[in-house]
Amino acid sequence: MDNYLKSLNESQREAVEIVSGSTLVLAGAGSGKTRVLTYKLLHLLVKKILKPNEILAVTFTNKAAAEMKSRVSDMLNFPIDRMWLGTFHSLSLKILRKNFEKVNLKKNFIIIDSDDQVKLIKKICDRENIDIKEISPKFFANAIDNLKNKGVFANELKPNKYRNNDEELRKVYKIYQEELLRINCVDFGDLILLCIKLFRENEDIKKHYQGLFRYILVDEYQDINFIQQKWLEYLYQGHKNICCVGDDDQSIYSWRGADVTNLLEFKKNFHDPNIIRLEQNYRSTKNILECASLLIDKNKNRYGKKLWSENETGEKITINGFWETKEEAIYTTNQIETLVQNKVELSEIAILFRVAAHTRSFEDRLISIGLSYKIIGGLRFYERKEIKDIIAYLRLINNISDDLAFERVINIPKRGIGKTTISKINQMARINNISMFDASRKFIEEKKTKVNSEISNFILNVLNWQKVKKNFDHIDLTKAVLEDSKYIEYLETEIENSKNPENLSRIDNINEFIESLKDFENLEGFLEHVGLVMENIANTNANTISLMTMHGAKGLEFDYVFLAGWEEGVFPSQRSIDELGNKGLEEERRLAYVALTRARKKIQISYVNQNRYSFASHDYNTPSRFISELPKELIDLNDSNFVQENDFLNDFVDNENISSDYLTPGRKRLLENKKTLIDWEFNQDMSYEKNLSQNDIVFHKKFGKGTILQLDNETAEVEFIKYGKRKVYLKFLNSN
DNA sequence: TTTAGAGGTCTTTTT
DNA sequence: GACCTCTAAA
Repeated sequence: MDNYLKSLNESQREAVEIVSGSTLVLAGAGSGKTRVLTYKLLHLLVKKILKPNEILAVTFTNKAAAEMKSRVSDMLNFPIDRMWLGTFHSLSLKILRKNFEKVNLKKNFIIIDSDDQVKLIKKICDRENIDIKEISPKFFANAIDNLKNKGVFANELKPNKYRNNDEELRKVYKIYQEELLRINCVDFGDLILLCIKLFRENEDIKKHYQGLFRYILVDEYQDINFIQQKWLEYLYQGHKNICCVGDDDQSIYSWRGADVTNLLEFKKNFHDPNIIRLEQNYRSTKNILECASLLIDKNKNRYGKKLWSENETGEKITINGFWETKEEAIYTTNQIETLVQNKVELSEIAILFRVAAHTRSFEDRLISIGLSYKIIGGLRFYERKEIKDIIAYLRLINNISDDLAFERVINIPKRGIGKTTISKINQMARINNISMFDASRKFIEEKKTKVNSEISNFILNVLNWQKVKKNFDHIDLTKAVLEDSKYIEYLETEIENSKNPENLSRIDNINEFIESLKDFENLEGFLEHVGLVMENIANTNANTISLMTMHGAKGLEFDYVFLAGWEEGVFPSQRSIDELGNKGLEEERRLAYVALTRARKKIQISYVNQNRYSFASHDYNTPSRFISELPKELIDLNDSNFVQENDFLNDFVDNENISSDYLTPGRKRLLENKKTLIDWEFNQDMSYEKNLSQNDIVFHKKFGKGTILQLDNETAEVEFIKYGKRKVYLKFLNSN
């Protein structure tokens, strides 16, 4: 057990063994940061320096917290449930749950997500006659979030004539907070802000927590914002022991209020710190490290450090330029297949994107060749419409004054209760200062109509479910809700009426949802989890390729990393540069640094410069400037013309014989259905000379899905695939 | 009064 | 492509 210290290098060990005072560990990418953190926790516990509940350990994501917890308890061989380990938000929630009445909340308050935030703000705008076309609800939501990150309470917001829409903002912020209290909800920002309020106004509570936490450990310190820093400072004042770990070069969340100056000015905030640098990289090849270091060196605003490695030199970074989005996906996934043939584990392969939406073409492709993948981030499970619907039912049952939940489900499935009725109920609630649920009970007393009897039914159902909740567990309750509300039947007809294949998984999602309920003791526990955990619940450790944003990849590592979409405007993001100028560009560059340093063995970068398909339009971009910032001698660059001339799209189709035993079932299917490309020299009048079958590919002038093509005696719906110099490919979707 | 369908607008990154 | 709002039909 004591061997753990021996497996550390000198500076790592130093970081682990300092157990009092304040410490800042500047940990370069791949320098064993996680190791230091877990060993430090282990050290504190094994040496019996502290009891688990005397340690406060803050991580950036729930996932990181869970991982750290399981690592430490595995090494210790017993669970460490009593340690305060979690994100700022989850730890704050834990504190608020104990002291809810001090901040005017009721016991079962709930956290709303950004969706509900916007909905609530929209309602406020409607009522206050603020034109949402002029000032979007999102603007207010963002502004309020930013204010909360800066620690500004609604009643403290001073007029500022230089701020956009200042008057409206002050009004909306104030009403928004009142509304949240009324429906017994908090938003993400409130979690931390209300803790600050709690500490500020209650000396005894502050003293209690200050006394409790003898040691504070903070991960990803470079991404901490103002209010989180204040939160830490409050708790630090007790025993004045803190250890923060971070890397200024990996600060990529400034848009969320993260402020590197916290890290740069560590000395100001925490007394007499030790500063330890971890500069030996254990992760990447020398080449990768060199590329990443040279790139980040272009940034002016940084501590600066020299990462070094004893690893092998490794391969060059390969960079491929493409004509078109689909090519990028096809080429990349072909590369992955080759890796798989060479027995690389799928879990060692990742494709990273700047924009979550760009995963789509890769997904399509991975599905068709049958390689399993997972999307980390993206559309989160709990954000799916059907899941949110059910959760809204459960929320309403749990907290009858949750108007947002009420409004969401009152007419889903459709009960003929429309906008007008709802706004009447809303008005009634406001006049009488009651919840919309209670208002609707009052509302139906007035007269008997068809709509009213539907409302009455709904009310009876909810009341009945509340009884069910008392006598049965949350799983039975959910099943009862699904059945009584006829939600499943509603879903089925919805699915039937829609052509979107994604809908097919909706019923599965519901089943998965019910399955996931089993992880929780009761409804309250579940709802708390939903509010806090924004990550995908499925996708555990299965051996699959990982697709995610570069932000999402922070803290992870893979042998093989593919970086897609390195185009000006996409990456670095145009918007980021427009909004924040050079500061924005530097943050994008840090993001590139994070992305590059995820890889252990090999990096392949790709860009699409002629035809990036996004938002249903085709964009023309130049390759990312970051590509030109990489050292020429360490990269292999094939620009889009090269790839174009070598037309691997044809190559791929013709080139089936090479496939080995590693042919996946999906790829087999693909080969069976393969389309024949026709080398089509089209005429001026766009006529064609061949009899076409569904497997043929033909030409038509108008591109895009849904194009109807008249062929001899038949019509066909076709999809644009590729427009080359001489050839145009279309795929048959259906014909009759 | 509700609903379906048309037409317009918006898209970075996440606790 | 998804979501929202508006409009016309039921």
